[in-house]
Amino acid sequence: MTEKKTFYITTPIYYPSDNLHIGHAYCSVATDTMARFKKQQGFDTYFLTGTDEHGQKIERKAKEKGVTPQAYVDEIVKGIKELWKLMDVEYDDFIRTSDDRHALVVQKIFKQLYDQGDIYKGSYEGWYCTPCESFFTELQLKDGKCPDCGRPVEKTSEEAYFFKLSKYQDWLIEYIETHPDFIQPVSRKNEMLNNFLRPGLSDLCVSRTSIAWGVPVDFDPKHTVYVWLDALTNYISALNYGTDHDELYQKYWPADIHLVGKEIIRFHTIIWPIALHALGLPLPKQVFGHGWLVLDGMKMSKSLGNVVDPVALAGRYTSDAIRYFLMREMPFGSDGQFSYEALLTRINADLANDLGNLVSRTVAMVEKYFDGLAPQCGPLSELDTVLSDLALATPLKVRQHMEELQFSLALGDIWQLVGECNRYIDLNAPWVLCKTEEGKERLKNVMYVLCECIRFVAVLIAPTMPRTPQKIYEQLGVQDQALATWESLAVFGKLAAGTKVQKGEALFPRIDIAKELADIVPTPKEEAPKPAKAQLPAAKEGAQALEKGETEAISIDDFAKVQLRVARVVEAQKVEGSDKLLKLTVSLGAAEPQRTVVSGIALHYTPQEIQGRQVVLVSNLKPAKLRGIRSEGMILCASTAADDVLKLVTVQDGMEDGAYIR
RNA sequence: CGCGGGGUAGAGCAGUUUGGUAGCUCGUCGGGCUCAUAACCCGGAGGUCGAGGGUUCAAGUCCCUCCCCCGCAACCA
Repeated sequence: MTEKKTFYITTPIYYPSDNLHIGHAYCSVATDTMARFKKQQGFDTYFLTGTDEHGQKIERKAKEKGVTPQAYVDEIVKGIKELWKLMDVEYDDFIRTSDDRHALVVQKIFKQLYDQGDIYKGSYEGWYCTPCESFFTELQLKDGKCPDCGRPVEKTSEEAYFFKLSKYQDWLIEYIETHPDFIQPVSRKNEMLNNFLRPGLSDLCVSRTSIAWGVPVDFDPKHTVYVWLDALTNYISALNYGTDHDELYQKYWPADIHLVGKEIIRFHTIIWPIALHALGLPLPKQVFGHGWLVLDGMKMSKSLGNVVDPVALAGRYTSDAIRYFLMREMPFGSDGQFSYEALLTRINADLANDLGNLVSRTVAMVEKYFDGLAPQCGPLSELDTVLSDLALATPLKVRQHMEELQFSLALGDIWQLVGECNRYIDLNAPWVLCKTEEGKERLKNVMYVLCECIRFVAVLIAPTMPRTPQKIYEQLGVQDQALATWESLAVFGKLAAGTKVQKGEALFPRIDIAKELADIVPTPKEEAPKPAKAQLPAAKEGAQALEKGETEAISIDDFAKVQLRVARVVEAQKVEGSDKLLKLTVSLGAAEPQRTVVSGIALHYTPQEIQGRQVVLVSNLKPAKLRGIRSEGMILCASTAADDVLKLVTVQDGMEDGAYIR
């Protein structure tokens, strides 16, 4: 007998800075469903999940709570494991980046890349916030200030190791182009190629000296391995890669699928393949980026206070129902709306009305007409054959869709069968058949065909809904586990006649949606934490929402720091490649050199309109580069919150150029 | 001219590759049935397929132009 084919699938390792929300559950449920499906197909599967525990944010959170980072994450991880248990997410291994087994592998890889020259020592330029003891990149800054505390930052540099991504970019482009299945869905492939790879990769900073909570670089211990090289390695460190007991690695690598959220597909399709390639290791066969569950059109996030807690949901509606909803409601790969109404409607319509009621009415009829014993089936009539053929065709359709990770379509296939069963009951009208002897003969087939179809359904839903099939088998009287296998769906009619069928609890009780909604919904938003403001995406309209009253009063000294002067625009032109920017040359009087100021007013003023006018200039603003142009100051404008109207601030009746404004 | 996704019945979506009577789920209205979890089955109403132009015997589907939404990027000094 040949060895079973292997199937290795992973979730991302989640960041345990807080408890997880339904979006994380979505990803894990999808992975679990896929793993269960493959297991059902006879694969030797390995399902890895875990947590990415290092980094500054956790270090700081722990400090706030007065515990060690390890103690802090231990607590969160405990909750995560409970969540997976609750959601019936059955992983084979749970890797934590704080595990020793992980650190060893990271260090080994780091060393190897360093030795072969793919990692080199350089310096990392960034902005340092002393109170927070944190480095930030230019991009992370909020209005040039620390994104966490809002205080000023200083430009500093620290020694750091870099990974030569650039060296491998051409190879990667070629690889991606010749392996169309590598990045899924395909739309993401173009995004990666156009946005990141073709413009050119810059080398990646892979160590920090300012973070202690992480894996130390063993040959240079003041450095800590930074984020991605640490995190991504989990996929092989969990398999004991590079150790003397790497059987799992030998057996399961390369992974068949890395299932990740669309926000991190970039790291999985650029950094990770390059790292593996540099190490001479095979690449994962596929990286699949799923979409997000969005709530009211916004990404679910803790800072927005709109998270949905999966623990509460599963507790209230059962994990099978939640899993079904997650897998059914949105096409995998695109974003989907989450709403309680949609959830409850799905549960009622598909689970209670269609499936639950089908089982209930079928079982009730077998009890009523045949004393609860599954009848013997005679030769199939045309109506019977239509349904049994559909039942036999369904597994094939389901498999096709599952292999494309189209969970929603696969469930649609199964529910088509459910729907046809309900229709079949109506067409045959058992309550009429039962009245005549001839009809009773016919009725045997009808009830048998229904029971067998329900068995098909039970087997097919098992990967998505692990608990429900057993309940169905109990009602159908199916005891033989051989009837619960995928292979048992190859032939219609395996269900034995004469088994004891008995009614049980309703599979999915109907929910009073109106009442339920009134009960549940008006909870959210109570504690949108203050610092959240800093992370609000400053949506266009959001600008208005920025609490007016919250502007802090400043002292006269603060104000005095701002130097305002009258300036004349001597020249203005559009900045190429930007729709908002004008490049202005302004004069502060003949005694001083002219200055260049880049201003975001192009949507409101043409160069002609503004040329020659006097404006108010913040003259002691630290110069900055915009679109590569050095801007030495800022001109003042009045604008509406939405920025749809914008007017220059100017000086009444004119004034000498360069005059100070106080 | 930044990259990408999207705009199809009240809501959520499929259909666009390979042009040929516009489809699914929920909701809604009417009917049927009574085995069942007030469920199930049948039927109806409801769409200028974002706008305009073009190609074609025929366009949701192909071509051109434009508008709007959502991500990412950039940027708002």
